[in-house]
Amino acid sequence: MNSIQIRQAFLDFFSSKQHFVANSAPMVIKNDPTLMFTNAGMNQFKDIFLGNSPANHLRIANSQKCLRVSGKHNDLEEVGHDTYHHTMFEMLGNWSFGDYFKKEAIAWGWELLTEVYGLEKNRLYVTVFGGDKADGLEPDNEAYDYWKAFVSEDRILYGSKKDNFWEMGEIGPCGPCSEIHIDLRDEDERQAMPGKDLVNNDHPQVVEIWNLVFIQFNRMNNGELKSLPAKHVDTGMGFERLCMALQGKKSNYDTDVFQPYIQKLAEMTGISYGSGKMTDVAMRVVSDHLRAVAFAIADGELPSNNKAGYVIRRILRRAIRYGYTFLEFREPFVHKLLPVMVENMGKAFPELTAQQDLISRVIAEEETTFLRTLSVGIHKFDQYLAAHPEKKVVDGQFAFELFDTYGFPIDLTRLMAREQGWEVDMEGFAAGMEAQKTRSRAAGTIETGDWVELKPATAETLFLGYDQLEAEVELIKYRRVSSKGKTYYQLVFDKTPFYAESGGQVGDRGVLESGDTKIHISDTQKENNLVVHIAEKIPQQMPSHFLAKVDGRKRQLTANNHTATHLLHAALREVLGHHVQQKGSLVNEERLRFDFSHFSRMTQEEIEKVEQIVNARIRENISQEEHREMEMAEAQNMGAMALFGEKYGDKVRVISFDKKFSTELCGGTHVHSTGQIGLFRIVSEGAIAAGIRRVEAITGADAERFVNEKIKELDAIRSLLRNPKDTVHAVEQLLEQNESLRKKLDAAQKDQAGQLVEEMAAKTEKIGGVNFIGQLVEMDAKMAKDLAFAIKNKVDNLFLVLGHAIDGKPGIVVMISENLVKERNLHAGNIVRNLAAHIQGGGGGQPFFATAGGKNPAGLDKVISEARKLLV
RNA sequence: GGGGAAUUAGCUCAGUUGGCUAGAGCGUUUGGCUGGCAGCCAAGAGGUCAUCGGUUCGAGCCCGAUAUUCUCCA
Repeated sequence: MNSIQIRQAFLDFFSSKQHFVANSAPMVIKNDPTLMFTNAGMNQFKDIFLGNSPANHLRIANSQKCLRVSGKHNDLEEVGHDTYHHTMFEMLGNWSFGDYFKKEAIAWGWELLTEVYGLEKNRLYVTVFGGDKADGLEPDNEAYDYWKAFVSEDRILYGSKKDNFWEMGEIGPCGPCSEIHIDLRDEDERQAMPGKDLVNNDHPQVVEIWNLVFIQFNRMNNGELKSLPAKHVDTGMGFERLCMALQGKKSNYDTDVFQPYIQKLAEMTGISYGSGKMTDVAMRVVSDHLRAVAFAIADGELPSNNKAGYVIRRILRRAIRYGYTFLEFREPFVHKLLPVMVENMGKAFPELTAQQDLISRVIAEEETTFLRTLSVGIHKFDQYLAAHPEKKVVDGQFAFELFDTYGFPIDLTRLMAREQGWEVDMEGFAAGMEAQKTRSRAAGTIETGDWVELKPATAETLFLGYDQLEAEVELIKYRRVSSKGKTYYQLVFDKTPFYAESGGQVGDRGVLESGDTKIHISDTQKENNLVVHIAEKIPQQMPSHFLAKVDGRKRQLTANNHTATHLLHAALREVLGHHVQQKGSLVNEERLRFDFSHFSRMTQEEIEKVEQIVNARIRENISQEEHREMEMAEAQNMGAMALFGEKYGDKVRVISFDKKFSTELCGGTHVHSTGQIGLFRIVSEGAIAAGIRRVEAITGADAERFVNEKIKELDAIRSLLRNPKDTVHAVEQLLEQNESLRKKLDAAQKDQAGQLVEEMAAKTEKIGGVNFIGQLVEMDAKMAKDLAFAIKNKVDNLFLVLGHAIDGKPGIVVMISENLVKERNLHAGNIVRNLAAHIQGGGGGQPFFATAGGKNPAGLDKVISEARKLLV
């Protein structure tokens, strides 16, 4: 079976057991401060396990794309060095939410592996939870007994709490798990040592392929375990490992999941896989990382310099680094593997196919910039070597600077050093790294207080803000949060008219009133599905009931901009084409920002066209059409476009302004009819990444002000030009005139300067065989300097002292011909310093030319006379 | 969120304890030479050294703020 068939067989199998086949959730997570990426199949069902949301299907099966770059068993720096670690991987899972339990999960698991996939039974082992005294838990004999029906008892092993008891976190749902392991070793090895001794022993060919978790407890705050009324099944099977097992390979990278990339790399480099240790590692690294990065970009996460975007950048750069060092790539190459990936996975993951062009460009762009970073680093490194030729050891601090400031990888520094017979002081490097980490940690500490719970939460906070801006609300819980000396409070209510920041729209501001008590809410945010109201100050005695009032003006202005964003989106697609897709959006009370996929600069005509369309739609005063709870399928039939990387429930909210023009899935707040927006103006257009452009625009009174200011400005110019018929032409003429006058003036000044030089030259005195000129002139330092150089070209054997003053600021210029400098060992710098004493100043310069400035113009005469004396 | 850096000609970059009339290569313009393969020679244009403020007699260089970009850590 190839990998595509293997994935399909899994989904088909569980579909035949009445499972709903769900799509993979986005790999990049939004609205969860604790998690940046999906790292397990269960992430998208977290709210169901926590009891925050009900399950829409009791049985679900899916393949979930996951990403892990750090954690207990995952270190990015190790991926590629062995045969089984990955950053991005697929997790096949089947789920029961309060429906079937251990019996079916075990029976179906066995059936799928042995009958559908046809794995040899004598290679399989299963583990069950062996009990734990501290938690007062018995061994999971229930699971043991179910397994007994299929597996001989010498293949059922008891496992420890570490291996066979699964917990989501410190507290929350948890339970025993049962794992299926497979022994993939050759016959003779299996004879030599039984596989059961290698289970859970980090043997690369005796591996866990499937973990069945039976969630039956809830871990309470005090550590106690409480039995759950609804028991769940959560299973996860590593897709890449399964492929290895089914295809009879010894390494995940030998399966058709990875080989296409590896073969392509071999073709590109002329190096065959298997021919060298480090070239093999590099090929594995590149093929693994390509998948991770491509999926992340497809989900809307671009390489950048912080948070999730930074993780993506690091992964991609690691791939480039290995390609650069071991495969000798000097030009962007990773993006050239993308077509192979789309061919392999495009069917199962349509987001790849749809955005292939964009992903390719983003990767290529990042490759180019990183190769540039590398060349800057190499340059710095060479300079360092040249500056310390005898050292033979690269300073740790410098190596760290290269890494920290210029992004130059430490292993490359070491490699280059070794090539020159140098060492790198790794201790110094580590010290710099440690200091950096300490600094960051100290700055990033957030102190979160315990929730003060007034009332048990029964459901998610109900949002009332679509219909009303004021409401009676009840406080559920609140807590204090401090970071870096700033303290604020988070408040959660049973219901609220406040809109929490999401979908690009900023959170609401407003006030809570209870009797005489007023609490100002400065922002409203979402943590997963929790709506959190932010207050800087709260009273000592917290009331439980409030009248919550949203700042209506801010809300209205924000709604103007949000609706305008929808109109803009539709207009862009009309003008530029259907490849335009939203890639990011910010909507607040001042302006809107819209990022979208498009590959070239918008022309002035295109921008105007878009503005015209949007403004026409505003004048049509189209009424908002809202569907608050629509089936996803129905919404898509209406033409509403789902965004890649966005997570949607089964029921979605659909907002249309003229169904044929703009229909979007959106949770934001909008105007009732477009006329309220008044006016729409684009104020900027530019690129933010390869293939992604950003438009910023304003609406309403802000747009009006913007236009008025432009008109005022033009009026002012026109009136300065005495209201010409053609303003542009008038300005052009003015500029031309100005240019020609400037040239004339230049010529005249040159002429004058020439005369001045002549005059000065005529005042040459022969003193001691030297052409001495000592004069006072009325000009500034710059002019005096120019004059001095001009005279120098005219008079040889020159000793020139100019005393200049303008606006009461005196200065001195000393110029001495080079021959005199040499013959008489003169130094203009020293001379000018001495002379400057007479004008209460200081100065300096080179041997042949020096300047000084001072405070006392009256001393200038003395300067000249003293200068003359120097030659006598 | 915190740290480090960069910003000089159209492009790529030099510019060494503040003394600079700010340079190089490539590109560009003009002229001359040359029988071609990115030909050679000469001359020229092109810079408010990111912006604003400060220190200083004097700032591309030192200090502070801002903007933009790069980079590392969380």
